[in-house]
Amino acid sequence: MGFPTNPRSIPGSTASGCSRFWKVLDYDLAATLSSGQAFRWERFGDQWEGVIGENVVQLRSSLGGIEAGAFVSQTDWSWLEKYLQIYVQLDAITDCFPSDEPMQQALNTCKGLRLLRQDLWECLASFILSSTKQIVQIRRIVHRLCDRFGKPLIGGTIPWRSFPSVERIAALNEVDLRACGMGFRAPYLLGSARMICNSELDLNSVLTLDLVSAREELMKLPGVGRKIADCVLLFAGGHDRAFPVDVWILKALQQLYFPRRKKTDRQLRAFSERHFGPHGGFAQQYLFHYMRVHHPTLSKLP
DNA sequence: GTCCAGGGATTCA
DNA sequence: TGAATCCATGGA
Repeated sequence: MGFPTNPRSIPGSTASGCSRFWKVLDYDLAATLSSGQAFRWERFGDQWEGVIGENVVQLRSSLGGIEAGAFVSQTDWSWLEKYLQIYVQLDAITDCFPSDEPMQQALNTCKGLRLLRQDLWECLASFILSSTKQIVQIRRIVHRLCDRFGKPLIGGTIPWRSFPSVERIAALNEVDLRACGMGFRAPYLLGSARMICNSELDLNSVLTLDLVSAREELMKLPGVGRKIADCVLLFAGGHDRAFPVDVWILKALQQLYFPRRKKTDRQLRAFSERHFGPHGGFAQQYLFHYMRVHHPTLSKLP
């Protein structure tokens, strides 16, 4: 298999620890890693490099599957299998999508798009930083945050650092955080980190709650409203029904489903809850990615 | 220089 | 309940 020694790998950057191959037929790595659900993946040629926990990971799509390389020897790859959700039967999920024209169009043009299962704190913190920011800007802020306050990691094409722990962030001050360029989001991130560290909210127990209770709990954190809570529950909590409604999705729903009749945001939210079914979050990600990639200008219309 | 970005909190009617 | 406004920052 030879991912670590493959000549197509970037010279001097190949994972020297170990590698692994999974046979997966319908997994679009590029779409999944670049679709705005995670913010730290970098593309180098035909491979992707990023950090999961404290492991620097290289990923590549190869014939009929995914190759992974790590710089630290691994005996158990379950952490990566979980992150990538490799064993999820994608067709069983997309078969549940509504059969309407816009949904099928999004499905057909984004085949293999998956949902990741991210670390809860990293996902929460990243999306607190996401409000009224373009994805490229969110990536930059997260990068600076890790660069300044994360722990240095072994391996990689660039000097990777871990995502700073909730304790590390809670121990900082607003000036430290604003220096990362996050502006008015700094007190939100700091306040949320401190609430969690002070046990005013048990982040891990949120994962044991049903969707409505978990959402309600997360929204107690400063800077976390319905949209960010739903992103966290979808991308880190495994709540497939969570349907984050942002400006892109509002425009997508209005233009794709109700092109002739103006709907209020409230009406569109209600529609999203009843129309997309038990895996609505998956459907949402398909619509989001479809709009971003295939209709980047359409989304800017009033 | 202007507009806008994977929003949330606050205010006011 | 809902509309308006403010919040920093930087890319397009």
